[in-house]
Amino acid sequence: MKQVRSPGQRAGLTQARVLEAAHELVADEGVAGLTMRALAGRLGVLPNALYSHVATKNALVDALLDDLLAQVAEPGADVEDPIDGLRTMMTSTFEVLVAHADLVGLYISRQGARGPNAQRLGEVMLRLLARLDVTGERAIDARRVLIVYTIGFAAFSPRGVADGPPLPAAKVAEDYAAGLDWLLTGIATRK
Amino acid sequence: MKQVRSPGQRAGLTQARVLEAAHELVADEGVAGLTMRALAGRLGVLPNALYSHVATKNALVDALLDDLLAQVAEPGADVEDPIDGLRTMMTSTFEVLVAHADLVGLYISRQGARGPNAQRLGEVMLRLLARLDVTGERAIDARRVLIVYTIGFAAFSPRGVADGPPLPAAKVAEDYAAGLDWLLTGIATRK
DNA sequence: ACCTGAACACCGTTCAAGT
DNA sequence: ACCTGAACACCGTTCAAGT
Repeated sequence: MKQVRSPGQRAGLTQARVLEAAHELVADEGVAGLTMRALAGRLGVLPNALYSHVATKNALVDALLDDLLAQVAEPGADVEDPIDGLRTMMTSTFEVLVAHADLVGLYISRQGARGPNAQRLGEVMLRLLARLDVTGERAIDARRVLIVYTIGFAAFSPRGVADGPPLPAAKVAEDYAAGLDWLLTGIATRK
Repeated sequence: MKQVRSPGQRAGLTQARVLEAAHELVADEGVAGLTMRALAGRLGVLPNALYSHVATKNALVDALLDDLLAQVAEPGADVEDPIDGLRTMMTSTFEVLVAHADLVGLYISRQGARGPNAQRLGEVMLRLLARLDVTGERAIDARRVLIVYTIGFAAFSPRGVADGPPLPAAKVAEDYAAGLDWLLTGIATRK
């Protein structure tokens, strides 16, 4: 890959530009198209130049996933019903993730790390759970159930888990909502 | 990779032997160690020889996953409480999958296909759901929720989704059981 | 500090040829 | 039909060197 810049001129890469190009690459070519070499090509740079800005490809995937979570709608602190707050938040998370389901699958397969956005959302969840009198270890457990359920559904959404033709997106969202209600009811009533 | 067989002597590979060696390889080296080349080496054969017995590596992973599901304990047809039957079955599925969590992650990341064992278990689930008067499309939906929940939890189990040190396995199983109860209660009461 | 040049140590898969 | 030999078209990552 020859570069078109005149010699000595810097590419001027930055971590933000690398992440931005990576998002575009995944959008254009799918997660299978996300290779360090393709990403470098898109940035007009040799593959190894990326390692001045990201530690590894895995770290890059973690960062991409956490970036997505910045789009999740948080309920306002003044929401009346904490169950509604949790439902809103988890549904928003599901919608954001389901739009990038292949990336989520890659993330799961690596037992992805948790970034700053994930951490922030996790704290909002704990506050809402506390208002349901679910605290301490029980709150941690309930949160884990909600997160695993949401991420799992998003990862599976493109083809579903049953036989037959691909599922319509609306159907998947409906099923997700039904299961979410069951979980929230169970959590709230400490069954 | 030189072969030790005398020339002209066949390796005598079969699909079953390839799958068996693949299971051993994953057990010994983890899912990252599952490469066509390593698998061939273990069988005393060149990498491309495998393609006489498996179509692609993805097909091999699908077959490995479905093999695992052969170990799932089905409730007897005479089980009194269908909820107990579902709980037993899903918990057994969870336990089998959690013992091979990395393989499950790989499966999810590829939107894995469904094999014969998965299909058989799915039919047992529908029969149990029917005894709860959950039939038709509602049954398909409930089943999908249960399966996604179970597989998702198994895939995430090694490190968990919250911060801090790795979770003890007993803790994960406990959380899984709690969420499963919420889901089953919700399904049975058609909330 | 940031990037190039070159290489290392791998991958999955295909194809022609032998038996 | 099953396997070898050889290759194709890739990967992620490292290291030394230039600026």
